[in-house]
Amino acid sequence: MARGKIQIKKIENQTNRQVTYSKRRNGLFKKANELTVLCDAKVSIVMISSTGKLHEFISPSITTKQLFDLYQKTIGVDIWTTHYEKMQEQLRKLKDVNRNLRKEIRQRMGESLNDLNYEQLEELMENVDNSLKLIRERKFKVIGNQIETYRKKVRNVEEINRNLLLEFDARQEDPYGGLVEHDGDYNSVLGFPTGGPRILDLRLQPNNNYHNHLHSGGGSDITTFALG
Amino acid sequence: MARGKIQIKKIENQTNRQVTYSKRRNGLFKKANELTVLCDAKVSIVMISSTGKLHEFISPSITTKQLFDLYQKTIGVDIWTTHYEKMQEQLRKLKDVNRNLRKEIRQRMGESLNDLNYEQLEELMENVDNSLKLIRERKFKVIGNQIETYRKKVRNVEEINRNLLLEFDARQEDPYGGLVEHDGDYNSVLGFPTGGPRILDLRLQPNNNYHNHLHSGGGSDITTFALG
DNA sequence: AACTATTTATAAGA
DNA sequence: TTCTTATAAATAGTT
Repeated sequence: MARGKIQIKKIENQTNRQVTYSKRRNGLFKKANELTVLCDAKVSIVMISSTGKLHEFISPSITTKQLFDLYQKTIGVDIWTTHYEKMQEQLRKLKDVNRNLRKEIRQRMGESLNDLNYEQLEELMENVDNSLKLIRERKFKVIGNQIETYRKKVRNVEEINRNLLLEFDARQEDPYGGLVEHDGDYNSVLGFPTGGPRILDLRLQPNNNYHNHLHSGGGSDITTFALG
Repeated sequence: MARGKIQIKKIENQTNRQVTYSKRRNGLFKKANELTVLCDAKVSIVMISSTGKLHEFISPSITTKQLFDLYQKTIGVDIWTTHYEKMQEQLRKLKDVNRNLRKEIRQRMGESLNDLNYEQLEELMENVDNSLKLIRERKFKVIGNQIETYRKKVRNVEEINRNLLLEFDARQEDPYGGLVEHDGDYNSVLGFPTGGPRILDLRLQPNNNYHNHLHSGGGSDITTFALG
């Protein structure tokens, strides 16, 4: 600002920079002091030079800590106020949205149609009609899925029966098998031998997995029932 | 600083004050920003106007909180360092004083006299001689006090005896008195009647107070013994 | 640290 | 608040 204008950008020469820092720091503090006196204000300046040195100015009527506490409190209050106002705004918007949604539902139920003109009613009707069609389609699809599911269940049960029969056949041929006292008719699917459950568990394991696959990957929403 | 010089003292006109505050605040912040850029420094300015409004400047490379944390840490460390150094200094001084005191005691005991010249020895001798005189005086005074104390104790005991005699005389004349069975010799100071202690307590009360007075107000340091 | 030519800040007025 | 401008103050470069 004297003997030539300077660009406001970092002074690369370290010595010059430190000299300027010192001069301008004094200037700043002087101005701060004048402001304090002239305007009855409270000013705190804390600064750290590029070499890491700390300097401060503080108006005589206060301490840096006091002023900073005040600052924290004020900013804190400000933050809280802002936050509070944002929350209120959000709440208001949500309530609006909510009201509109309820209105739409009522209109789709054929209520609160008084403030709709002909075009709007036409549009609503078309809209609801489309919805009806979609629902109907969906219903058919679900029925189809249900049928398919029952078909698979039946196949599954048949598979289990087949496996059980094979198992029993194998046991009858094994001379060291546990159940040697009875030679009666074990072909019945309804009667299970005493030692059965362990085997049955093993056979049912893959079956459950099959059901899980249907749930995660498939498009069927219908409830399926595990056999175990 | 323009259109006329001003005195740096509070601007009494409220409007002028606020205008100046606003202008100079801008000036200060501008300077602070230039300092930040030119000298690669970090500057925080927090100010409160006379109307209680808060304004702040902070260098872009930092937050007010960060800078203040740094400030606190630096000042805190500084305070601790100062405190620590003060404690060390105090400790050093106390040790010095301690050494000197020990030396003086040794010299007054007639030891460590090697590094004293004639004048110092003369002074020490005179000093110790004076001390001796004072001690002797004190001794006489204490002896005197002790004699006086014993004299008072004797008087006190005599008083108690007299009172006891009066008490017994009174009881002998009282037809409703408790101790009517014995008409023997109760004049002995050494023998106390069974019902005595209560009365004795009452009589001794003023006596203790007397001793207390001696302790708090008087000049005697000798130990006195309560009679009870 | 002092000097000084210049730039910058700003007091008062509009 | 903002603009203007005469003037005070700050300061960049130099010694």
